[in-house]
Amino acid sequence: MNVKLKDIADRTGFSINTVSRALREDSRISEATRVTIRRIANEMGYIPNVVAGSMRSNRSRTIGIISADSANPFFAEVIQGIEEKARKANYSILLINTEEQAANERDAIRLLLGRQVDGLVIAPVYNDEENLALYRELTIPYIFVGRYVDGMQDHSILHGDVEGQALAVDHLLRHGHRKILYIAGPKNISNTIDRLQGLTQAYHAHNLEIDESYILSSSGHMEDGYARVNQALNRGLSFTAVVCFNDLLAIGALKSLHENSLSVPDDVEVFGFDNLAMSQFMQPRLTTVEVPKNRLGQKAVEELVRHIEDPAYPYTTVNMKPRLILRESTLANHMDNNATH
Amino acid sequence: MNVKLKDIADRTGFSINTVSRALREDSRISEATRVTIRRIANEMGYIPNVVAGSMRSNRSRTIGIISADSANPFFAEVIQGIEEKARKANYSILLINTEEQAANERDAIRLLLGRQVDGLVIAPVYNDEENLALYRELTIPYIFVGRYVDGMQDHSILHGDVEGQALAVDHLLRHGHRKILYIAGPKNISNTIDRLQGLTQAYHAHNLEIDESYILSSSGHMEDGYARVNQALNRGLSFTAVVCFNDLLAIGALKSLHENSLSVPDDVEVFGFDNLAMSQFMQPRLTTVEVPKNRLGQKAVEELVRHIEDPAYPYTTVNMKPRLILRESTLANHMDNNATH
DNA sequence: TTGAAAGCGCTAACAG
DNA sequence: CTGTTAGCGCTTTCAA
Repeated sequence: MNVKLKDIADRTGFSINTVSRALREDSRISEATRVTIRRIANEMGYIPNVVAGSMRSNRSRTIGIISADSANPFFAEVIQGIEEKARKANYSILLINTEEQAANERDAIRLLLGRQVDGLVIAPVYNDEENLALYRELTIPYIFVGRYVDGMQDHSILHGDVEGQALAVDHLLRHGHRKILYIAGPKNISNTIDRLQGLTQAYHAHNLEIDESYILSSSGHMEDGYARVNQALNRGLSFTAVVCFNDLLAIGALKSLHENSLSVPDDVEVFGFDNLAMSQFMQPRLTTVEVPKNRLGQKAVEELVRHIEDPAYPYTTVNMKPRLILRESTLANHMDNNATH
Repeated sequence: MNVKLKDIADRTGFSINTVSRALREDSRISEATRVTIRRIANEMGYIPNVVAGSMRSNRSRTIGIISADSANPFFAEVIQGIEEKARKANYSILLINTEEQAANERDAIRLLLGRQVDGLVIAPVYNDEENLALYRELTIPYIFVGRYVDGMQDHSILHGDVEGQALAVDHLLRHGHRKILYIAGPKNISNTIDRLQGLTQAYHAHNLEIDESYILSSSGHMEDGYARVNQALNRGLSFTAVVCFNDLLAIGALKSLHENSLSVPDDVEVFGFDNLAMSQFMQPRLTTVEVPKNRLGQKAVEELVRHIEDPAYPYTTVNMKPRLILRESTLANHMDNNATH
């Protein structure tokens, strides 16, 4: 068996209690005692049983992370930020993927509650009634990261989906594009809804109506981007630009365009969203909208920890600013000058 | 406060113990009792306190995952497999990144031990003396995933690094290449060592000696692949193929070659390793060595759980078979016929 | 500054 | 089939 407080107590002659306090840097323990106890504990290779401690103290120093798909490069980077920040704040993270299924999200929440997490960071589905009810009843803090749930925006860390998508589309409209193919994201997530709204907003700002046949749905993976563009071309749809819900789709789109001998950006311009690490290594380098993924994760933990430590701390929507990253998949001969690599 | 066994006991009139057993599907509880108790528990929204339970039973049903970098697409896929399998086996996972630092690995192990994990899945550094000692003293099961630690190969799930790299290099040597640039991976991980050995093995099989100036070191990221190839070209090194430790490097290499107006595969052939999801979307599609990343993670959990459930279950090295995935970044005009998309 | 006692919520061991 | 008692390892409360 592992070393316990009792073993150290026996060895040093102090009570279990004193040992516990000395090891926790509790005040009102003499310097000498503290030093002895710590030395002996070290010698004996003591590793505190966090589980036992948290049982008594009612704080597990554990955060539950409910992600849609941790292998998706977007979430992978968000989770990296979460892990890093949590580790530094002395929290551990329990990770669960939901594959965007509302039912899995519920299961995950219950599982994590059973494991006594101190708080939750969640990439939620948008509008599931049952989940909404579950959230409202939650007695521990929770933060939605990069998304929101209809009716509880104030629990979210967001990055300007509407504005970001509007900026991108506006950019293309200003450069004369009128046949823009838009590949949307998965249903039930706020990002898809908001980015579609950004699209609409940009069109309206130019007094243009959207042709619905230019809006395609997808589940947001590379394969979809590839397939949707192929299908559009096969259908004989003519377009001069493809705007994608995310970079993964855009990468698939690039592939399809290349295979169909369409040159990017000369024949067709391509816009992504998210600015994944791989995007600037595409051929051509992908123009996109920056989303501070790692920072998003860090911020989520930061906020969550504040709520954990101060239950009175009020919830507010945290908004981050989107920013265009103009690269080679769009044309550069224009007035804009926020080009970046 | 949340609903506890006691609350259900009070409400149903049974003892806490009976409630506990009914809820755990323990035999020797009458069907009627079980049904009543479950119904009431449900009604009351009972969520078992797993922490309290594991404290008593000495099993936390938690697995610690020590990864180098969960945002790296390779690990992201491995972790996905781990998470999926663990969830299905009724285990939760605690995730920690080490950034390939031996000291962080130690900290992670101790942290997870303190959290009473039932076992560990680790992507370890290769040969740190202190860590090796720590592993030897571990009293819980542990599995190294995709790597091994010098002296304890039998704890590993591997995927044939030596053979895989030998296959790749052999493929090129057989097609007449004699000036092959090799971009190696990070030091201290078994994969780098093994793949270098595979390289050597292939050369020797062809009675050729390796020119050390054609072997470059790197930390295995896209940026390195890009930079190393740039540097090689600037140094005036002449080569007809680039073999990379992994796909990320190869993706960076492709970028550099393109920018230097070298055509792939006509001027230079490029070989990756890992077969990341994104690799087949590269321009040109990347030839690589298949590594079953998700499966690797699943298998690691499978093995670990067997060890947890049966401490006598012996450790053996699990080997998976590597396989070439020939795509467009290498030439196809040859006798091989295991081409795949 | 230290110690003794109680108890977190659950499961195990023993009893009936 | 069900109940009683003890105790997991720690922190908290109360007392000295």
